[in-house]
Amino acid sequence: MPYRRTPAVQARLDAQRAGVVEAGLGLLAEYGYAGCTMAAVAARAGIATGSVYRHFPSKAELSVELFRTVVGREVAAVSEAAALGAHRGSADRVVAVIETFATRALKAPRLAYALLAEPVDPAVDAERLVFRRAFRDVFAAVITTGVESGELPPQDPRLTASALVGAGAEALIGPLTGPLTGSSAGETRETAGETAGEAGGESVGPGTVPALVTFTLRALGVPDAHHA
Amino acid sequence: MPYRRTPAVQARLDAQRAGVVEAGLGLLAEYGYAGCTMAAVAARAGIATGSVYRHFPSKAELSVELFRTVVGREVAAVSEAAALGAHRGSADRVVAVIETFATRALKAPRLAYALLAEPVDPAVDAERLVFRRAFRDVFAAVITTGVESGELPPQDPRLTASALVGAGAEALIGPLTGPLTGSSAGETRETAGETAGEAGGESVGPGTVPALVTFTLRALGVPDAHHA
DNA sequence: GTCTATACGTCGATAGAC
DNA sequence: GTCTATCGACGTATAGAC
Repeated sequence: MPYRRTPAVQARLDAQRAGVVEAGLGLLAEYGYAGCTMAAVAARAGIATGSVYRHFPSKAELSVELFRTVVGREVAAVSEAAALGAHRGSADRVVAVIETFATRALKAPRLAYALLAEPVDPAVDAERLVFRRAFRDVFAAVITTGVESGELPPQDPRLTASALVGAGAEALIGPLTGPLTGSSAGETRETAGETAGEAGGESVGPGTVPALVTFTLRALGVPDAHHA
Repeated sequence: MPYRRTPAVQARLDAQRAGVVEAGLGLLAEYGYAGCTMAAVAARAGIATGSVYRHFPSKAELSVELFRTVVGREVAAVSEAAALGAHRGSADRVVAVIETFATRALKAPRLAYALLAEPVDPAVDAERLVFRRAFRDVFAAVITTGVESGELPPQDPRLTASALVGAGAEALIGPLTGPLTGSSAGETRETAGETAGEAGGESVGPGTVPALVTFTLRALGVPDAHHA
């Protein structure tokens, strides 16, 4: 019997892995992928640099895991927003999705930029494509019902959905790139502290969300009179 | 005086560099960035692999150069489309831009996918951000005049422009990812030959362009009656 | 062009679990 | 006693400063 991993050890390992992910998520939210160095993640998790590689074979894999974790939440939030307004009209539900997406992004600008546009490893790029399809499907489902019910004018729901995903993402990148909380170049990570909490999230990009909603409604083919 | 590069040598070097770029562009159009290995580029250019590094310090730099070259042409084409219809309405000019962009992309699907979405080096990602701003500015200029003249309803031209860039790009990725001419995994580059020329470009994504135009017009706030 | 700084990934050694 | 998890420094590559 060469060796058996005892449950206690396994639990400790799982906890350590969770700690690594947690540390990575924190750094990602504050400094983006630029701040997610293996050394920094390890330090924040309270372990040695080399120990991170016990859980992730490369930085790219860790980056992808962080991406999936956060964006998975966003897809869930957006799906929920689409489902909540099921009794309302399709246009309202699409608006709810866009508003949810944009509001959450603007509330955590550095994180949103990291997920949407920050230049990173190609592996993360590939994951972006996957999750954009997920967002598209959420839109497409709502738009399809809207077209079938006659509330929305005839259109290809998949194409409109794709276009709205791209529109929302691209429209946000502008406002997001302005006030990046952390990083972008060498940043004093020590002195930065935790001052950039969840405080004034409303100050970023004022008017962006309403403008995006107007764009969305028009793109769907809802007459301007219906939304004032 | 250790060494002086004679004009003849310089000319030969310039030609060789141009040959490298030309080879890279060809591979990019046929197999995307996946096919743009340094070895393949060198082989097509008729030089040794190591000689490529005489002109480009890294694969990333070569990738960026190729990107700038091709997308620069696209920006020019789109700008020209925007300028040509100066006597017409702003909506028509925006449509001309979108049609130009989409038609050209669908005519060279593998190339367009490589430029728009293929996971590549972060340096190319950074360049994508730069050029998306360029496309945005083309849209924004036309939209601004349309809003000022009253042809288009009130809106933030920059935001609408960004959204249209994202919408166009994302809407094309779907149709583009279907019929990828080359690569995606190991591809027989030798036997492929030059069969994938400029032949039947119309077969890809039928109906995509009109649908995108409709989306664009609606998003701009042009009533459906005006475009039938 | 050189030189410094930073960051990824690895390795031998140590400590501890089985 | 054997095997494994952890540490932290090192090798190497690269980017930026001067």
